[in-house]
This record gives sequence, structure tokens and C-alpha cells, in this order.
Amino acid sequence: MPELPEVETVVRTLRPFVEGQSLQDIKVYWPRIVQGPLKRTWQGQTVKVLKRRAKFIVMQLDSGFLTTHLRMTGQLIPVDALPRRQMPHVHAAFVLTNGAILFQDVRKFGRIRFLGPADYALWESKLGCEPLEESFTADWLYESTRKRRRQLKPALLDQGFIAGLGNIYVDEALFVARLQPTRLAADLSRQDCSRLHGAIQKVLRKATAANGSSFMDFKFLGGQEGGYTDEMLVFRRTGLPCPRCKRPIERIVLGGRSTHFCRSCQI
DNA sequence: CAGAGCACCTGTGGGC
DNA sequence: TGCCCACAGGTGCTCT
Repeated sequence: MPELPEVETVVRTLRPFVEGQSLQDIKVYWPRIVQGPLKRTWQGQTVKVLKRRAKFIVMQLDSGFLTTHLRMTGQLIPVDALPRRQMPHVHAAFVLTNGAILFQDVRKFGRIRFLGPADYALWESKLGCEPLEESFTADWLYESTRKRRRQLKPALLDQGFIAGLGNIYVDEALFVARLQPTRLAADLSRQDCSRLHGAIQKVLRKATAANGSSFMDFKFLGGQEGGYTDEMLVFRRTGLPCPRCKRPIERIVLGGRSTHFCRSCQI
């Protein structure tokens, strides 16, 4: 479900609820939601910072980090207190001093994990460049694509390359950059990379400002929907006219993912 | 190394 | 109405 703009929206709206609170308990109702050992060291620690890294929501504690990935259908819902009755699809809950955060996830793909400081550093180093930070430049993109002999779409979905892009925003950014998703990353010119760099940042910034997009069931604060859904240019618009040339948007499958693009505008 | 296929899960919508 | 299939914003595995 959520890509960078959606995860960023979740983090921003949850931050005032979470930061400064102490983590009293973690309730786990479906054990497979936990990755690795959930040692008790987190108990009683203060949440110093809530931040996003790639598509992960990271609670920085006094010593260690609690990471959450929403995958396709996960949601974090703040509540005043743990519900008395088990709610549908709620598989875990973070109990804080002032309430709780429920982890609801229809498809059960989401995961939580506790990482000690050393483990966190290693884990963090394997994630790719943050596309809205200063280190992500057109030059960096050009140099980094030189050695990637793979198609643009799967290359941009690789979280160890650029962190936070997903199916929606890759399709949208490639359309804005006028690049075909099947192009080899290594074949891009400097000018191509400059357009792609600008397109990625433009699309992510606009989507984040609109609180992301809600196609199926992305919601934040337990019910609000993202405002970017109606801004989509090609994503899930198969057969509809291209916003630039009016020829029908095509849908193909690349890397196992639905891919939407305009064959005449994107070269 | 790149790409295809499948696995993990549940729900929804379309076609017959 | 009911059944079957395709598909869904992600990631990680095996096999070729």
C-alpha cells in the first residue's frame, strides 16, 4: 500500500502522539508479524524520535529502534486505550503512556522488528538513497545508473538503490520524465537522468503535500484519505487518454508489477 | 547479474 | 445468486 508519501504522512500525523511517550508494552496477536527476536529491552524506554527511512516507520528509543513496515495494507491507528474487544485485522499494538497505536493489516504482510544500535546501523546502510534528501542529485543518479543493466521500472523499485519509490510513483515519475519503463537504466543520458531526477522529486513532493494517495484502503489517523489520488496521470488509467497526447495509456507487466505508460510520449 | 515465477495473505470486482 | 479468476500500493525466495 504505502510508498514514501503515504509513510511520511503516517509519520507526521503520528509524531505528536508518540514522541516523548514511554513504550509500556507491545501486544502481539499474530506472531508472524514480528521479525526476529523481540527482546524485552524496549520495555519502558522513551520514544525519542519518530521518523521515516525508506518505507519504514522508525521509533528511535533510548537504546535501540523499533521499525514497522506496512507493506500492502498495513495501518497504524492511534487510540486512547486498547479496545476491550479484539478488532478485525488488528495484529499488534504499541502501548504507550497516553494510549496505544494499533497495527491493523488485512493481508498480514506488514512486519515489526526491534533492532539494537549496532544492528540498526547495518540495517540502515543497506537501504538506498533518500530521494528527497540532498545526496540525491542528477549527477548521483547518472553515475549510479551506469552499472545497472536492468530495466528502469524494476531498477527504481529496488529499495537498495533509491529508497521509498513504489509502483504508483515510479509509473508517475517515468511519465513526467518521458522515459519508457523498459529502457535500460545504464543507457540513460545525462539529460535523461536530469529529467528523471526532477520528475521523481516533483512527484514525491506533490504527493507528500497532498498526504499521499488512497486507492484501495490507505488511510491515516484511522480514517483520512490521501488527496493525490485524483492527480494520477497514468497509474491505473489503462485505455484512458494520455494527458499529453491523448493516445490511450498502455498497461504491461514488468518485474511482476502492473506498469502504466504512454508509448508515444515516453521514449 | 537479470528476470520470471511463486510465496506470503485477504478482499473485491468483473464475467459468466 | 454463486462461482471462478484476476488483481491489489511490497518484499524475498528459488530457479534459469
